[in-house]
Amino acid sequence: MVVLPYLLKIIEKYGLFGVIKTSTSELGELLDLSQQSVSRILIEFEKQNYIHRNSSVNGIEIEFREKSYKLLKYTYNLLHKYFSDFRITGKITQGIGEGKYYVKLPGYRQRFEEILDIKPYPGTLNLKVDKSKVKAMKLFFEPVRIEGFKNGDRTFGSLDCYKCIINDKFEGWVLFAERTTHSDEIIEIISEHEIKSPDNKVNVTFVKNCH
Amino acid sequence: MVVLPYLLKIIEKYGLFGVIKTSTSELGELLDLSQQSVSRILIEFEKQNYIHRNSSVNGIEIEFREKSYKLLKYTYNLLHKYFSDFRITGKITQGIGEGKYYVKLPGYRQRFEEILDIKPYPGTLNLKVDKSKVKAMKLFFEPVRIEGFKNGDRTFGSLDCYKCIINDKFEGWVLFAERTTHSDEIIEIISEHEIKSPDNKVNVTFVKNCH
DNA sequence: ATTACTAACTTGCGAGTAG
DNA sequence: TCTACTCGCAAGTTAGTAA
Repeated sequence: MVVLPYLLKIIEKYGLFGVIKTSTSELGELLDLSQQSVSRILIEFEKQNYIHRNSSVNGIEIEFREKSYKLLKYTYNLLHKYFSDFRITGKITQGIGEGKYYVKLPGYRQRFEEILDIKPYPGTLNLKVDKSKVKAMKLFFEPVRIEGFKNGDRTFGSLDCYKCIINDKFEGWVLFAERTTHSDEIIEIISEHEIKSPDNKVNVTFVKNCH
Repeated sequence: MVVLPYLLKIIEKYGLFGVIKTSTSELGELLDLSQQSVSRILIEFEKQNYIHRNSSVNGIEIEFREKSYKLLKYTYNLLHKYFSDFRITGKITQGIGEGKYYVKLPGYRQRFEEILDIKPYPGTLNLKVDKSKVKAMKLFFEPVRIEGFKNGDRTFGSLDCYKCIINDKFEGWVLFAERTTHSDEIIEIISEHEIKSPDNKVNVTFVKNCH
């Protein structure tokens, strides 16, 4: 029997703690089920010790029990592993050096200092990383956006910047140019420090999960 | 159609990123489904853009897509609200003063200093709180246990200690005696500082989620 | 209003099996 | 071996309705 998706929807609306006073028809709308089905599944949830249940002609009262908490905690821990300390490991690569060029441009430098609060080392760190991890990281974290700008008749593209910790030591930002010539496999990092690694392996941890 | 529980089970075994090479019968064992049903639900998951799927006579390859990441992130954020910054708000109550007595006993004081690394203010803070929240908190956090001891012919019971932050300011520990005379509604807190609050309301935040 | 029963209906499951 | 089809059956869902 399916439990977790129903618990989550109920928690989203009513919270996790204390007694929930509602009705089976109200829950039916929430869970996309008929009044009758809600009645049935709540009886089943009670039988299996997921909830306390108190029904009367005036409505229904439910309260989550230990078994629900455990299921949710288990789920949370499972996801926590992937969603909290998001770490990508990669190998230093030369890239095409385009970042080095950008990071020296006064227009970008100024914005890095103002928006990211960083005086970057004049060069970028290019890492070859797992494509799918980068894709997922972008979904999990909210970038700080540096809008594109004009300088005379040259235009400079926007950058999406993701704050990170490099090798558990230095703060930095992973930059994604709007129009990049990189494949998704290579990420570009700026930091106030020059990053060196004897085996060319570097790990990047994304710290804050903004939703 | 049910998606989340299946995704979670797959992630638990195979991880969240990259291509998963497996077979429908192997997944069947994991998901408690027949080989035929796995084949069916994977086709359905692909139709609904949860996964990429690549099947051949040698087995099946799947990879999670953005829709799966979003569902999981959504679920994580929902749970994160309750499971990370676990906060209980309560009202100061006099209690029966039993904590004040214990905290002055040399045997306990010594253990508080050694095990909890705290020189507690000679008195406890008693808070009347939501019973169900306390119950949930105990499930989510791992206590530091102070084992019971003997002193002459008197025996002193064990304590379960949960580290916390009081009013976003002071570190402290919530203590649960093995044999307490408190109802579950009153929690007992020790701290190096005397906690005062003009309206008698105090919040307690539990910081680390140890699984 | 409610809850929750029974009965009809619909969806989902898996055994058999083809490719 | 493998995937994935068909089809019979089981489980889950809802309409009708009693209390």
